[in-house]
Formats: sequence, structure tokens, C-alpha cells
Amino acid sequence: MPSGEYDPVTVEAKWQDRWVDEDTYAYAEDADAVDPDTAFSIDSPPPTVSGSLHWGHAYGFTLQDFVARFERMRGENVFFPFGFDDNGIASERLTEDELDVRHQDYDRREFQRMCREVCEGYEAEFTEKMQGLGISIDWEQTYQTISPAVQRTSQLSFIELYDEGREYRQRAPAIWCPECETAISQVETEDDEQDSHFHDIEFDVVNSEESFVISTTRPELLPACVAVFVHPDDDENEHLVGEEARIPIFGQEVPVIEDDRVDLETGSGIVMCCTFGDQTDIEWYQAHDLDLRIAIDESGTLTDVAGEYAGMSSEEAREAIVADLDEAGALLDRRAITHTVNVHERCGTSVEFLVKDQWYIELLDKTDEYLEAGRQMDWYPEKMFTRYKNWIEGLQWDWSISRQRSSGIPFPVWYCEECEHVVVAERESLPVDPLADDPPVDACPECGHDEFVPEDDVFDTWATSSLTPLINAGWDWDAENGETTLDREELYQFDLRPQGHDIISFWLFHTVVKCYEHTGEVPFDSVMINGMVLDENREKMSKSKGNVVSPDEVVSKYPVDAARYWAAGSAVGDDLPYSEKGLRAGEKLIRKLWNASKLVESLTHEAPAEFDHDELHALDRWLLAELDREIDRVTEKLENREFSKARDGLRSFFWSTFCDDYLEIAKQRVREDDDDSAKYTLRTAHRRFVKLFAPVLAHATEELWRDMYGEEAASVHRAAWPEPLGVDADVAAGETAMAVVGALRKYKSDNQLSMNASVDHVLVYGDVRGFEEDISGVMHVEELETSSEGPPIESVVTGVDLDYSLVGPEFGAQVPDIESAIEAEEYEVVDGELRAGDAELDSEMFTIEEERKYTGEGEMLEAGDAVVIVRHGD
RNA sequence: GGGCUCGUGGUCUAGUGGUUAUGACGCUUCCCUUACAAGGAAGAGAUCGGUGGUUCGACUCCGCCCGAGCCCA
Repeated sequence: MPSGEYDPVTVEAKWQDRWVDEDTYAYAEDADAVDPDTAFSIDSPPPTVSGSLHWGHAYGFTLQDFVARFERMRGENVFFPFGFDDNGIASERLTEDELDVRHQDYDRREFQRMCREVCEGYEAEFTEKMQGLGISIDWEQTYQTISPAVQRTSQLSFIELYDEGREYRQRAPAIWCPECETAISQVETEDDEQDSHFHDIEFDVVNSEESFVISTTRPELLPACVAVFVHPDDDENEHLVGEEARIPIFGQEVPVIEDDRVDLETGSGIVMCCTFGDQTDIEWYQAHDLDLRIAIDESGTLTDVAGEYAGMSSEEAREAIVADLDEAGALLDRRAITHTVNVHERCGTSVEFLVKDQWYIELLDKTDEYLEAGRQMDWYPEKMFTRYKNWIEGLQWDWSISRQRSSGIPFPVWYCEECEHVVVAERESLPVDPLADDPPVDACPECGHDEFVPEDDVFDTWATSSLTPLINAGWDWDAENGETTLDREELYQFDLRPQGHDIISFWLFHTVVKCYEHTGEVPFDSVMINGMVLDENREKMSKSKGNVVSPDEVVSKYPVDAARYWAAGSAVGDDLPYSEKGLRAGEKLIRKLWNASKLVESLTHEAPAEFDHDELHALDRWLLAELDREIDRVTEKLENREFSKARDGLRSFFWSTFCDDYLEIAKQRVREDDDDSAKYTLRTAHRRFVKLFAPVLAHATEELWRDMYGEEAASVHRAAWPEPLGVDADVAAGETAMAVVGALRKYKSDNQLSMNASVDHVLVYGDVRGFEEDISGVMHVEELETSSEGPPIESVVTGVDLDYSLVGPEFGAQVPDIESAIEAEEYEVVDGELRAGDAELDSEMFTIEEERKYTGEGEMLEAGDAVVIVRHGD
């Protein structure tokens, strides 16, 4: 039995171990039992393995866990798997940092082995911490995105989409670090403030005497200049649009074009476009179908396009070109500035843009369908759909899935050395690594040539992590029947997709796209979006600000259940500030539940297992009826993923109604009268409370449940969610009785009496039938009388209360007149109608406000609709 | 710079057209009441970010401004 103080350190660790050991959260996979209607499947985005678990993980998974536990108790066969996303750049960089190596120095397979080793350590730690948070994951259902099985899935996805004509290969700019000589992704770049120089360079207009000035920090890109841009609002330079400009020294002639991406504030307001100096150049190149002039190669060396400067490094070329511009009279000014440049975060070198052949998944032709797919999902909260919608409507490019990296999941592709014909792997042979494996044909089907070049790019991480529903549902190629199949079809569509709002645009969107293309179905029934965890001052936690609070720190100071309570503290989708107060409130609730449970246990040793509900004492029926209503409320809130409302409503019902109101009365009845009705009710209600709290306070409720109710040593998390009992009660009389008790408490408090001080005489004007003994028992009333007659009080009219929801629509602009008439007391009530100003209001439109005065012996207390007269002391 | 979201007592939060704005934490006062003083009772504390507008009526709807978060540039 629960005794002493609750000891979360011991209790929580004990249950966490047993839940794993006993497979408490196992998905029941036997073929007969599995059916799509009872399987509740969750597909969480697998965390990127890039370090240790942080609050974002803890918070997001805790919210999912509320749903998982709730649905499990409702009888669902919950499939709650767990994956690690460890095929990406983040994991590579973790490996490089950890082992102090460079991926370029190893071949792909060897480097991947190193990644696996490093990631395994982190994954084990991560798993332990997830279990330490009490997340009800089925640890038999785990995957790694780098595993051969997932590589097979990912490559199969590529081949399927290729065969369906959804993928194409095209030359496009890639971000390149000239120092590391590797392509990098956008996420590996960072902004850096650097000192530089603005060079004002004079450009001549072709076939004209005119010239204009361009300010640039990168004169070495002049040979790569393919256009000049003017802002549409730039009246001064508007006349240049449509002309041709001649590049000084190099002499190429380029068009002058207008575009609103020009920054009027910078330099002269006229800007050159070079292929490629920055991201905007790429946009212009694509938007205006410009020429391609590559002036800088992989090593940062000028190419033949640069003429006499070819072979120089970009720094050397810059100095030489500036000197020559000066000599030619084209350099008008040179001044120092600081500006923001994109640098490779590892080495701080400014990035360049190179043009590479890259694979794309076509999106733009089907955005309407993808938008419709998003509409078919239930969004919690609904407002987050807007982000998905805006993202799709703003899409300008197809999805580039090529990454020029030395590890990752390889493209299952070879090219004919002669004609570049694409040869993809056989589906049966997946996964393949074209760098090590041979192509499936001996000769090119197109030209007959027998030498092939392997693709050495790897997939974008999202190309794989967008397949998690298919990975979880066992999507694979059935060679016998020549089709793809789902091994665990009952899981798909997934009932719940939980994730943060920061990854709606790429992760969720790409997952919808891929799964929709492969199955023709939207992968998720519902999407639950969580907000971000902020610090106590509502600011983002970041290492540089030093305001990061780790889950480890918190869990060492507070019970995990307190953290879970805190996590349920805001509307889903809203950001949640870290809050010690929130954690302490959780701790207090756990303690209250524990202490109340001790009391209930001590009172209900010989509680009857059954009791005719109609025979229960009025107060007991009232409590169970109120609890029925609370069960309906909590269930509805949890169904709608309104964890905060479920939590707060249940907490206050438990604390105020059960502990403060009911328990105080019931314990006296049990102690004084050994009342079976009270014992039965206490036990029945308490048992239900333990279940209702279980999704949030997973550990404390498990301890209580196994101790007090654990028939066959079963977990509360496998117990059935409570259904209302349908108990009949006089709810109004109960509420009045509680109001009378409340009024008497206030009376004692106001008169500085202790709560168990006795009161001589109480007269209640109001219906508290069946509750008289309860009131006098708990409030220590010597003599309690009730009266169904009106109280002997005078009523003084103090005003008129209008029901504006009726008066407003009816009288509109007349309302101020009515109000001022009432204010001036120029109104009368005739036959139930209120006449004020020129209006006549029906009786339902107003109520007369009255102040009740009592002049008899004793003191009058107001208790809701009832009036109480107390005589005491003398 | 663009899009979306959020802004409510000191702090966190509920409320999303109907007029004394919910609750928690903290604060003040009282009460050792054999589950819990880490408890109970009562109380103080908010012109609902600012500003215009729509409306008989706005915390709620609309415009603009300010602050914060996320994504995109």
C-alpha cells in the first residue's frame, strides 16, 4: 500500500526498467489480431543523430506519448516505433568532430563504418534517455536510416519515381567550398561579417555615349557577368532597361533587365549578375534564362573564360583585375565596407557556386494535388495547415535530391561513358553502391558501349527521411508479382504524425509527396504540430546565448512526471517556455495524488466490490455523477489533443471537488459509521482518477495502480479507459450543498475559526435534500435545519441586468437610451415587461438585481441560490 | 525583406462578438484539521502589447505600429 512520502527517484526508475523488460508497450503483431481499425500507428520524424537529446525531443515525444497512452487505454493496438536519422550530414559531422577526421580522407564505406560506430554510441545514450523520460515506445520497433534495409527502401523509391517519370537530371548550381573542395548544403553555411571593399566600376552602354556605375565587392567575377539588373522603381535608371552593357576589360555584352530583387539601397542601385556570385544570381539565372559563364572552378582558380587571368586564384585575379580597371579608367572609386557573406561553417571560407548535374523530383506540376493531400489530413492545431499551404503555393523549384558528399545513401545509378545513358539498378539487387557494384547490364542499351561511370552523389537526407511511413509499414519490392507491397498494411495510413512546426515545409511536405506518389494515398490521418521550447524568458534556447537547460538537469531535480505535467501546459502548436514553476506545480499534484491515495487506501480496506448505485448515499451518487461528467470532458479534450485543458480540468476537479469537498466528508462517514456506500464510492472514484491521470503522470499512477488495483500485475497503461457509469444523482442539490459548505468555511475563515470548530445552529433556505448530515458532519454543525420556504429576508432592488445577446439584436441603436433610462431609474416593470425609454423588454431580456438583507437573529450567508442563517457563539 | 503564429494580473495560462475576464505559481491574512502546513480557507492584484476602424456592444473581427518565435529570402 502507498505509505510515507512518494519517492520518484526509485519509483520512476523501477517502472521504466519494467516497462522495457516486460514489453509493456509492444505492438501486438500476430496476424489474426491486427486490423486497421484497432491499430493506432504513429510515425514520428526520427531524430537526427547529431548529439545528445534536447528539450525539443523531450517535449515533442512527451506530447506524442500522451496520445499513445490514451489511445492504448482506449483499446487501440498502438504502434509507436522509433527511428534514428543517421544517414545525413549532421551525423557525418558528428563523426568528424568526435574522431577528429576528415571524410575526404576515407573511402565511402570506410567512413560510413566510422559513422556507424560513433552514431551507435549516441543512439544507445539517446535510447536510454528516451526510456528515462517514460516514453511508451515499443523498443522492438526501431530503425536507422543508414541501415541496409532503409537504403533499399530509399533506392527503391528512387527507381520507382524514375520509372514513373517523376525524376529528371539537370545541370544546376551547387554550393561549393573551395578550401575543402567539396559540395556543401545550405545548412552547412553560415553568415559571417567580413571586411571587404566596394569597387565602383563604370560600364558603357552599347551603341551609346552613356555609361553607368556598378558597385561590387567581387570584381574577379566580371568575366562571369551575364546581365545587369535595375529595380522597376528606379526612375533614374529605368531608361537603361532593354539596352546592352559592355563589361570593362572583358568586353562581353550583356542585357540590362529589370527585376524587383535589386536592392536599391546598396551601392549604385544597379547590380551585375554573374554565374554565380550569390544566391540571387542563381535566381536571376533561372528566372531570366541567362547564359552560363563559369569563371571560377572547383579549386577557386579562374578558368579560360577569364582570358588572361585564367589560372590565377580568385584573390590574385581580384588584385590584377582591379589594377587593370584602374589603368583603363573604369575604376571610379574603392572604399572599405563590412558586409555579410556566406561561408562554410567548418573553415570560414566564402562559398562559391558551381554547376553540377543534379537529380530532381518533379513537384511543380502537381502542387494542387499535394495541397489537396494536405487538406485531407486532420491538423492539430488547424491553423498550422496554413504553413503547409503557403509553402506549397510559394514553391518555385522542384526538389533537388543530389548531394555531392562522400557518404550517405548512394544513387543506384550508372551512366554510359559514351552517351550518358542512365542505367538504374535492378530492384531485386538493392541496396547497391555503384562505386563498388557493377551495373546490371554489360553494354549500354542505347549505344552498346560497355564502360559505365558510377554516380558518386548521394541522396539528400530528406529523400530518405520522407519515407518513414513506408519504412515502418514494411514497403518493399515483390519480385514475384512485380509490384511494391506493404508488409504491415494495417498501419498505413498512419493515425498520427507528430512533429514540430519548424519542419512542416520540408519534412512533412516531402513525406506527403513521396508516400502519396508511392501509394496513391495520403500517409497520415492526422498531424499534430508542437511548438518550440523556449527559455524562462520566452527566448529561444541556444548554445551561444548560454540559456540552454538540458532535460538531464531537469530530470535530476524533478520527477519525470513533473516534466510531463509541465509539457502538457500549453495549447498544442504554441511555444512553451521552460518553467521551474510549472515543474513545481507538477510535483505538487503528484504529491497530492499520492497523499489522497494513501488516505483512500486506509479508508477502503473492506470496501464492497459491488454496490447498487441506486442505493448509494446522495453525496456518493453526486460525486460519481460529477466524475462521469469529468470523464466525458477529459476524454473529449484528449481526443482533440487539448492536453492542457484535459490536465487543468482534471487537476482542479480532483483537487477541489474530490479532495476538498468529497473526501473531507466521506472520511468522516467511514470513520464514524463504517459506511459501505462511502467506501465503495471512494474506491470506485479513486480507481478512475488513477486511470485518468495515467497518460500524463505515467509513473506515479503506475505505482499506485499496481499497488492498489493491479489485478494480475497488469499495468495501468494497459487498463481500460473509464467510461461514465451513468449514475443518477440530484446534481443541483449536491451543488447547493457544496455551496453551503463553502459559505460555512468562509464564515469560519472570516471569524478566524478553525475548520473543525463547531457551529451552534445553521438554517438553510434551499434544496439540500439528502446532504444535511454531510454538511453538518464536515462543518461540525450542532443543529442543522432546512426550509423549503423563501428566506425571511428583504430584497432591495439595486438595478437591472440586461441580457445583451437578446436586447442588442432587438433594439440596436436604442440600447444606449434604454441604459440611460435604467441608470436614471426611469423605468417600470409591468406584467413582467420592462419599460424603459421608448422600449418594452420581454421578461427573458432582463433580470432585476436585488441585494438581500437579513435583519433577524444570526448572520446571513449567501450560498449560490440558497441562503444560510448561522447562529453561533453568543 | 516576405509569409505564418503568438502577445491577457508580477510570472505562466483559459477565454475567440454580449458587458463583475479562467485557473495556476507567487504575494497578504487567518487556520497545527490524526492523507497532505510542500496542506486548508479567505483576500489583494489586469483599463486583455499600442493605435485607428467595423458594431448597439470588441480581449474577441479588420487596418496600421511595436515586441517575440518559426520558416523562407
